[in-house]
Amino acid sequence: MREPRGQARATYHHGNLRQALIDGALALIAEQDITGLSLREVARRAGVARSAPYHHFRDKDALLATLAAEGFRALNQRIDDSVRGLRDPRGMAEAAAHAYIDFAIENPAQFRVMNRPEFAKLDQPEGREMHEVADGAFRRLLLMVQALDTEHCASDHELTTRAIAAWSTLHGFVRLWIEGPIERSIGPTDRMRLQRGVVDHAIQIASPART
Amino acid sequence: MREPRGQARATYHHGNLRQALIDGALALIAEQDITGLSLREVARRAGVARSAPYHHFRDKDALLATLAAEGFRALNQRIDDSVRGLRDPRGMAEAAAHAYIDFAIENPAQFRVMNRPEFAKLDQPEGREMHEVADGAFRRLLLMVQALDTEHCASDHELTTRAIAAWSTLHGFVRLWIEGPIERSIGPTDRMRLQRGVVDHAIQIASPART
DNA sequence: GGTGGATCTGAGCGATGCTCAATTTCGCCT
DNA sequence: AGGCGAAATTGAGCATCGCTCAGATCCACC
Repeated sequence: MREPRGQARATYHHGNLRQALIDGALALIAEQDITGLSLREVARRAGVARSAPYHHFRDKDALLATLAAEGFRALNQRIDDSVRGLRDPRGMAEAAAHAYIDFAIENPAQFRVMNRPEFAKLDQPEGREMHEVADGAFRRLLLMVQALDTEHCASDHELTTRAIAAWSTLHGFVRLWIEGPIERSIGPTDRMRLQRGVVDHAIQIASPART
Repeated sequence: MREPRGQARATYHHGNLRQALIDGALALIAEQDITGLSLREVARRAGVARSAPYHHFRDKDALLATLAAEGFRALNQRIDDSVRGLRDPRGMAEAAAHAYIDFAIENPAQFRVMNRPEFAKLDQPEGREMHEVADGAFRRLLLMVQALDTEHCASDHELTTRAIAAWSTLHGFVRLWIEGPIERSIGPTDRMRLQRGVVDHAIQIASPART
């Protein structure tokens, strides 16, 4: 029963190590944010050698880009679910907005990764994929803003500006909340009450001006 | 002319090494963003040993917190300058909003550092200082929103909600612009035109509802 | 049962954050 | 003038990390 010449027994995953690494990385950033993420630690938790991850991800950035892409997929899914069955354009916009905010606040670390462009280099396949999925979120938003404008037929430029401004409002609220400045500025806060107010304002922006 | 027993001649700065390190760090993040920032490289550029920075900053996070604090000081200064001499509340709000956006877009790397709470631990003096200066920016904003409401006397809660929503709009626009999603979604864009539109919407939010 | 491709290991390189004792500089006191 | 002591700086060293590479191992398939 000798050790096979200096190498320990390998625990082979045969295909699903990749997913195990992704799950482990998500768990890691959830508890320690991004500073606590190292490929070595991910490998450690998966019970494999520190060089094993490199057979599944080109480098650390490729893993992070994959994490981001998965995040955008989950976000898009959640938005789609939230509007399923609704018909009123305003109700749909409201539901989607809350889905966006809720997802980000429930997964702050992953959401931060999703917003770090330096990880997703466009010349790498993981980066391109990530940006493609990410665009889906904005396309959904733009469609909803257009739906709010069935009668007015505003110009393309105006619609785009409204969509971007509304998106900015939601996105900014999420980041300010996640990173703390809001509660640091105004003290402990009833988040849902504030969130409803912000969403109302965002939809106001997206809606055609009242006559 | 012998080397003094194994130690090279030190280049003494006597107090202003600290500022030199800050300047060097700012230059570094400006060209390579945060991933390119290492205390060793900062020391290298300042022409000192790699351990020298630790006599001026407890650790890397302390340096980053200092960079953030300096950034907020510059931002507050810029906002104050932009409204100096103006009397119309709406004009002031507009000027301040553009100052906020312009500063962030002109100093994207530093602005990113300003928004990383993990660097500014509250139990460290640099962190506390940074948060104090940062609060100044929000206080300025809140004052302007109140100034827009001289007649309506809205409730405190409504004023706060409006201030946060308007802040979110500006902040979100800046981050979406800096990190690229906007131009990636809608293609090359006339930034100033879009920015004016977004600022208009933000001020709309901050203003009392039209009757 | 053997072969080949996919999978994993272990060692190693260069870089980093941070610590510590030793050294140098310079204001200040006598 | 001369020297004392605090402030400033150095160089060596430790642990960790990202990444590479040759070799060992596993498994499906022929």
